[in-house]
Amino acid sequence: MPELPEVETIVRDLEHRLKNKKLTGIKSLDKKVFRLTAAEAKKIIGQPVRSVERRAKMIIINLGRDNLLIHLKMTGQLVYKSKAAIIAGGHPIKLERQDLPNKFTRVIFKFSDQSALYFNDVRRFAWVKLASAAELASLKGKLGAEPLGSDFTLDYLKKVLARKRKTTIKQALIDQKFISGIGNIYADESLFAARIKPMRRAGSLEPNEVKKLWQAIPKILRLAIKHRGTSFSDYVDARGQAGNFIKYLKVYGRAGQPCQGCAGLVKKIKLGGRGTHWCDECQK
DNA sequence: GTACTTGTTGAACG
DNA sequence: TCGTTCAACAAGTA
Repeated sequence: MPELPEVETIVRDLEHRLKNKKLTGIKSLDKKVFRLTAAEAKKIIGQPVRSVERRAKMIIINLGRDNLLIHLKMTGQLVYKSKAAIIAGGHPIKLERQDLPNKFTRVIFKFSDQSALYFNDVRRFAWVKLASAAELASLKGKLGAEPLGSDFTLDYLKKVLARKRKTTIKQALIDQKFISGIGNIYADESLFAARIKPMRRAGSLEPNEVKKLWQAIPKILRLAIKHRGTSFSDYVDARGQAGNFIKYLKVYGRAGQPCQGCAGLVKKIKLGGRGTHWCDECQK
């Protein structure tokens, strides 16, 4: 499930490889996923990639006047293939499905150097849209602070928690309108790192706990980015890199297993319809 | 066959 | 109006 660190990893890889390459063709295989009209698709052919950026969990391919917006949702996956390398990010790929395109390929972008970007999605939740600079700005404005950005201050987090004081701290963290990019995995991991139980009310946190949480979030995200995210693929790039943060997860997906910080077991409940993991001993 | 998984949207509720 | 909860979407995996 791509969250901020996974999307950041993909963006960094793609920025490096797509920059200044001209988009020479688009093949849409699924109208639900590829949400551009024929005219829009035609309009962007021939435009060079200026940059690849991230906002929240969204990938933005800047083509100058227009921007391709890509959201991977839960099972989206981008695979870039050139003569020199094949790299992928997002949902993990089963080895037997490494043929491209495959039955889950929804869109294919082709570039001037014969390389191609395959957009795959098993469940078809993901999408590709086109946005002008103005539309993109408006979209960005609706999202909360970037947890790795300079606007994510201790004061900002305090204000968020004050506004959402009756909600559980876990649900407050994954609300994209307040903090953007944190999903289920990193919410659980950040709360473990800050030693706070996920079902606590946001308003019940002591000042020192808010501070610990504020420090834990970027720390966990940066560590995850360093290890190229949690749900990375079986593919490797030309340098043989295929890191995964899964080895470093303390609570997510470890229900019933021993806690790594004490003798207790990791517990799991549903909070807001989402699986929530924590250690009852380590977290207060 | 059934339960389970999740990011985002939008409807419903109080 | 506002905050909050919940169903829906989708389909592979256990």
